[in-house]
Amino acid sequence: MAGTRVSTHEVFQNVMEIAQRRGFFWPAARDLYSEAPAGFWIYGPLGIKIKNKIVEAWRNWILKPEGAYEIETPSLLPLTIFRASGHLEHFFDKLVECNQCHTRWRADELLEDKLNLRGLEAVSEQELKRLLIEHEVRCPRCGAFNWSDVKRFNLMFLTAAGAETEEPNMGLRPETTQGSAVEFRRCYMVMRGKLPFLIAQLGHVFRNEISPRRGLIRMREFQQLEVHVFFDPEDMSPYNKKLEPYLDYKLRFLKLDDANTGKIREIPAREALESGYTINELITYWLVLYQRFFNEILGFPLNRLRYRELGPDERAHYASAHWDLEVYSEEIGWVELVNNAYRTDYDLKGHSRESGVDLAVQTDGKKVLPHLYEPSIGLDRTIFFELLLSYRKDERVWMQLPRNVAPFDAAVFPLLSKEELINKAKEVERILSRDFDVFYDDKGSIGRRYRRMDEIGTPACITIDYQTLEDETVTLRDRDSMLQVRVEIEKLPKILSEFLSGAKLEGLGEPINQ
RNA sequence: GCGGCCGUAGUCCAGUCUGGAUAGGAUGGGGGCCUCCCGAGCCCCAGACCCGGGUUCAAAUCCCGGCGGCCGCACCA
Repeated sequence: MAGTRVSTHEVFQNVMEIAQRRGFFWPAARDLYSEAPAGFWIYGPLGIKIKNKIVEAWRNWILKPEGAYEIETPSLLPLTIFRASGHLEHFFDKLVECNQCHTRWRADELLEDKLNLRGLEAVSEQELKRLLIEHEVRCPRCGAFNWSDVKRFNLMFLTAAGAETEEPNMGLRPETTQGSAVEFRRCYMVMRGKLPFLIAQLGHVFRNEISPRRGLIRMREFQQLEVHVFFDPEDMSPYNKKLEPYLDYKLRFLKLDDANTGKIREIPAREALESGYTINELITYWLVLYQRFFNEILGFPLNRLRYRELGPDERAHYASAHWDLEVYSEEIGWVELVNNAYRTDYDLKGHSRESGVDLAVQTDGKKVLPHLYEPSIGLDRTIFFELLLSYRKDERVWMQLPRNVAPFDAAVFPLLSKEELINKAKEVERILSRDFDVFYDDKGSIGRRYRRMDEIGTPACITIDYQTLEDETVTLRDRDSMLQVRVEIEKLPKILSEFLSGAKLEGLGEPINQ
């Protein structure tokens, strides 16, 4: 995504406007029902295409080469699973706010610290408030003794399975991980697995956000591309070899020590590993893999990417080490795209404890409770940033999307809406649509049709003119330069395929003077 | 969730303060004419006052509530 880039505060809004007007995505159900709550979005015809292309890239560049098995688990799971995973404890906070400095605290934790006891999760809100006052607990930050009422925050969606069930017994998953953890044992068995063993999931997840905002950045239902790497922490041998070619590859880190300055350090994988910062070969390898995937395959510029190290306070309850792969835009700053968490044996241990089933597996003649490393891509944010970073505005409005993720590969136009040109154009469209996503249009002027394709990032436009009828050649137009070459229809599928793989237009045919 | 500002065709905007007759424009959309390569021109058509309640002879306009949007704070596993 090199090239000129407009950088104004309007870009975010313009992209949202194009997304809704042209059919990438828009707020779900709002057209008919204005009361539809925020945080739910629908992907339209163009949005689905770009989404599917990103997912395909993930399958082709991550899952297949790494040998990950993709599975699909339910969105709705019994609450016991979330007791084992720690989500019940962490998603139902009872918060109290200091009326003086407006800092919020978990009421049960304040009391547990003060009174040095445990197990206050089940105590009612009113009782917690009463205890705070009775024991004169003060605000740890400002020392004030002026509390708001204790409020309960439910960050998980609950429901009751069973027609006559009244108490919630199921919850919508806030991550796909628990499905993989719960099904790990059988997957391992049916695939005759060895460690490391990789499971992948593409799935919807649900979080009852307090304040969903900024389009696809904060949603209540969203989609994750998760890889769950189960491994033996004692045995890094498979990853020694895999990492070797990338030992000099520079990872971009914002370390905890640099949080205040924002200084990004480019650290070769070798150094990150040997200093102990990235813990082991496996994690180091995956950090390299995902930085390369976002840069080289999805087209995010390196200088807009960084791994931000999360401190102990920020980390999820299950993680012992945690980097967010973040992307930068002038409009909204750094935003997390991929959550890279080293979950240790936290999840399998939790499920072993809760279910009573031993989840340790045999590998190389010994019994191991595997550790879990999990890179989890926020798919919706990734789609949104593809558009945001591709947006260009000069004499035209256009999207410099990577050619491999644009919704349409090519458009086919008759130069004029004359029957003989239309017939020929439809013939070319038929030929190409076997292998490509093709858009056909014959309405309005040719210039207007080019501009419409520019706006949704279609990399190539193919035009049938009167010369086509004489010599079976068409013009091929490059979205980025607006230059054209003339190519034979017979060779078009091959040439278009090369073009979409990144070939320069100039080498593909006879240039046209303009 | 709190505070400030805001909500009119698909999109952008006028009208709201100061209530009044058929809610106006641009752009976009559909159809047609014209046109040999970059949002050209002409004709025709469709399309809106966020939802609910109140005040009033009369509400897009004033009041209340809800929902949503932007900004800030908080939250963000």
